Amino acid sequence: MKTPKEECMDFEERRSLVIVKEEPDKDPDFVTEGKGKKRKRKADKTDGPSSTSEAPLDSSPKNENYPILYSPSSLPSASIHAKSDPFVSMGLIKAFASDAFVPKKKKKKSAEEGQGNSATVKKKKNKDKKEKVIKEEGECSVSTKKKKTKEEIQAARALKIKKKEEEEKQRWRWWEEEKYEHGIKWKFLEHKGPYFPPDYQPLPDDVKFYYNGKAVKLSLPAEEVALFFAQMLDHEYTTKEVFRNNFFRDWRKEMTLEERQLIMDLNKCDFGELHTMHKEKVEARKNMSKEEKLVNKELNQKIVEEYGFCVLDHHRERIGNFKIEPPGLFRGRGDHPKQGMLKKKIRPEDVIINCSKDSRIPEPPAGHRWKEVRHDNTVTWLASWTENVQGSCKYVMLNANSKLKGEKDWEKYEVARRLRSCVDAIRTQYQEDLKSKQMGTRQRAVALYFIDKLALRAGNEKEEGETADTVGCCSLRVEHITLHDTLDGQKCVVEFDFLGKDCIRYYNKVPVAKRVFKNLKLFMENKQGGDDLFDRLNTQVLNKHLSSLMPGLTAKVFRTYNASITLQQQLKELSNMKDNVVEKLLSYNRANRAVAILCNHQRAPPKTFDQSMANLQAKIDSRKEQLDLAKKELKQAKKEAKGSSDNKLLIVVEKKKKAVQRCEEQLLKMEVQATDREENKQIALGTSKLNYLDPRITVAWCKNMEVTLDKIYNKTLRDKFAWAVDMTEQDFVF
DNA sequence: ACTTTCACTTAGGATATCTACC
DNA sequence: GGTAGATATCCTAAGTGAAAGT
Repeated sequence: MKTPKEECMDFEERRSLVIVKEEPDKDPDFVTEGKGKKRKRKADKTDGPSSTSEAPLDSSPKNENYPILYSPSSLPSASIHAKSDPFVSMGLIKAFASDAFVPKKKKKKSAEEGQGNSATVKKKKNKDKKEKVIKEEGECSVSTKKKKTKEEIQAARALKIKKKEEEEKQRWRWWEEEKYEHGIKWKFLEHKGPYFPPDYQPLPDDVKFYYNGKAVKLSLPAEEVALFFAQMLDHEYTTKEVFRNNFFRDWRKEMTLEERQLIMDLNKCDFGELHTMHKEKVEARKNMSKEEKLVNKELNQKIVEEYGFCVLDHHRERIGNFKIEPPGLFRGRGDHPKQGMLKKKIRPEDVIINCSKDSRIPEPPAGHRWKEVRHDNTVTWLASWTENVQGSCKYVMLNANSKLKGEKDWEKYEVARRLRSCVDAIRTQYQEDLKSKQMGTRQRAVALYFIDKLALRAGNEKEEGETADTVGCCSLRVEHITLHDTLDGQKCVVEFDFLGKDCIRYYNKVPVAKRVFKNLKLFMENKQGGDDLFDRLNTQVLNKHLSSLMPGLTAKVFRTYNASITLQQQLKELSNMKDNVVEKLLSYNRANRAVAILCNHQRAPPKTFDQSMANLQAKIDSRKEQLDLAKKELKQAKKEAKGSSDNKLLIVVEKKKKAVQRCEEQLLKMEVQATDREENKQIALGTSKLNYLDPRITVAWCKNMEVTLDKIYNKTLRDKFAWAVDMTEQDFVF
């Protein structure tokens, strides 16, 4: 196998060896008008550079690696939304994500095995599983419960195993079945329709709203909306001008004529009593007795039981979001122009039901009817409605552990794996395209370079004024990047600073290939900050090109591919069979973290972070003292036992030895935990685990490292990835 | 060719629940 | 048994990308 460095050289060589072919002088891109006009505020488009020849560009730096990773020690440490607080600069570490692994061709059991013998295979598998379960149980019960009697432990264990078995039996092993013809999602679908939230309960008489100091009894609709606002008073939202204005405008629409004439100024409104009432309610909920909580839980269970499942092709499947979204105030992220607007109550008359013709059609709530009942088996949703704030459609769909979602997920990773086999050629091509005479092609090449190297999102156009101002790759504007010929000793550095999805800030300084750098300069010539960086490119153009390179290839596949290949590569690099479980898990988390950073998955640092970190440190310190003490005691005991053959003394020595060992283990565990937590302060690992990392990599790693899967995947994740858990062998390679 | 619509994935924060510890 | 902190689940907003409409 090649070393990473050799890999890198290969890539460089491949690129420099490519013969530069001059394109014919025709350039259709220069003739046609630029891209669509959704973004209106853009200044007049400057024409791209003329097709006069460019000085040849030097070859790029030798350490051109894909994708870029950060070392754990140089994590960003500033607030994630705020623009004012720049991140500390991030150090780069080398990573080689291209061809470090050679895939072994492995046939899918499911497809090849006939129905007949798959039964025997299944049996064997179940037996294997049973043994594994017993092993796991044995391991964890030793460390946790000690007080219970042996019988109790046994009984609990047996029950758990039985439950697992039961579940396993119930599981629909859809991945062993034949797929439907293209476009058909199901043949039979039956459900009870969505669950509607309870109606609004009017305020008690002693809770009053005041306007200008005077108590005002509001009409029911106005009161309900007032309460939405009152409930949020502790939230920052309610101080924002846009939020307040939007709320007030929509609230007034719900008022009666008299109310509207009276209530003219939000600042004169006093929601204090409503707010207090709400807080008391929350408090009361928290302080409910165990019994009350149990009753509540059972009530919820009942709702889930009734509305939370559907029948899809003979199998009972969990629905993901069977509850209609309750009315409230719209909470957009970041500077959303529509924040605070009233999200209206959804009535059955707004809801479209989708199910089988020959199923029991869901009953609308008494006195109501559905907007429509249709029977479309080319889609996966069970119900839908149009939401009033953005005018977009909302869907009721299945849970992630369902066949419909699972199959799609599996497919997603298979597409990403296919990219693996042609990514080299694609990279070679876009490196070549950087020199193209056509402006559009060059822009496409640079965008692709960013998408591949930095895992940027595609960046569809958005309608201006409808959403917060966020961008992705294709929608980057000149103001979002700064070019540095040299920065901190590095050449051709691009400084990115923009708000991406969910208004999460992307801030990064990246050395790029010289050709890329030169092109960027060119793209920015004669443009204002607000102009599109890629004025001849959009996601449709880009994806059309990508799909011509490989069927199914789109911009987002690169994110999946680079995330998964990075995990695999980092796991290989970081984990060590000789480590103990705790250390292995730290390695996994670090690999996971490298991906999260690559994909810019951030989170707000937990509010209690500093405190809990200090607490942990205190615990570590006290444990250290304990260890010292234990060591001293051991020494003493040894001294006493020396020369003596008194059994008692020897036993004491053994005991003390054990104590020291235990102390050391606990200390290590805590120290590892502290490291892990510190590195994770504002990184969210969950998103990549859930959406970007091929679960088979993790399953195989667990098998190789002899780590039980539940250390990494919780129950939900194990269910979601049941297909991968079932089919993945130790030697799986992404 | 451009715009709009539709269906579906991806995302972070809020809330509920669990667990380890006193 | 009460509590803080960790973890899981819920919630729904905000993306992607293909197809349909014009």
